Amino acid sequence: MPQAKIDAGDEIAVEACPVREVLDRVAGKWSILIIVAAARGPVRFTELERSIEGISRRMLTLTLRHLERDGLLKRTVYATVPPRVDYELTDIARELHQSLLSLTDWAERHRAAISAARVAYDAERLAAAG
Amino acid sequence: MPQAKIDAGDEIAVEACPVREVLDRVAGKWSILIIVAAARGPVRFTELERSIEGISRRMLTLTLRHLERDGLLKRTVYATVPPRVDYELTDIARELHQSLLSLTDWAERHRAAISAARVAYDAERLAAAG
DNA sequence: CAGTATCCGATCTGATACTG
DNA sequence: CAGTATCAGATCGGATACTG
Repeated sequence: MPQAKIDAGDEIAVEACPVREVLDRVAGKWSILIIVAAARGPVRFTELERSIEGISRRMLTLTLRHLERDGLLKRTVYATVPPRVDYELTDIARELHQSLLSLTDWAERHRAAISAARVAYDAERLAAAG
Repeated sequence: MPQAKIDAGDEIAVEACPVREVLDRVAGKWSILIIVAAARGPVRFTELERSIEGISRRMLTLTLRHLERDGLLKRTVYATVPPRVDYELTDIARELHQSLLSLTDWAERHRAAISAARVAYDAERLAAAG
């Protein structure tokens, strides 16, 4: 039962709430970006650092560890010199990526509408404020 | 073309990146929770406050404004005493909610696996450190 | 190459008192 | 009822120097 049923008066429990779960997994500025970047196959640390514009080394590391801990990324270390580490999506992350697709699709389809809404909202508030 | 194609060497642009767009819209601790709570029909401020466990008045207000600005919520004020304000999803938010469903579905299906992954990860690190 | 360690400012959140 | 205003604490995130 994917549909989260909410009748009047129901509480959205913080614990065990599937919505919260997704959020916690995917929240943060970079998680989804990394998942998307890793979706086409194993990627190395530096590849990610270069491909995800604006990410710092620190945040890349932290987010990678986080995703690995949740079982979304598989980290493989090759004992070579120089060292090589590959990150690749696990099966459940690959499923997640599929779900994400409908979200990005939504974003693309409504990007203009959302921009317009913002402009309208700001204009209204500006007018109201004098 | 919903599929975000990423060839080796491509950059995930910060601007105009549909992934980023979704994130910015839906990020934050409460946005999605509010969307889910409002999905079944118009809700009042206090209803939301009661149904979303743990949310503070401040964050509810901020998040509502944010969603309203992005054109995801429609705010209706009734000039009654005491005042009454309804929030309801716009059409595009309703679409978003549909997309969210596949995410929550994913969360439910893999909740156990993710928990297990965490435990395993922590145990490993503990063993390595100890 | 693939990180770790440290410092610090920006942002997010919660608690709470007050108001039209 | 439906907020706003203010303050403090927690967390996030970036820059950067250093290392196996």
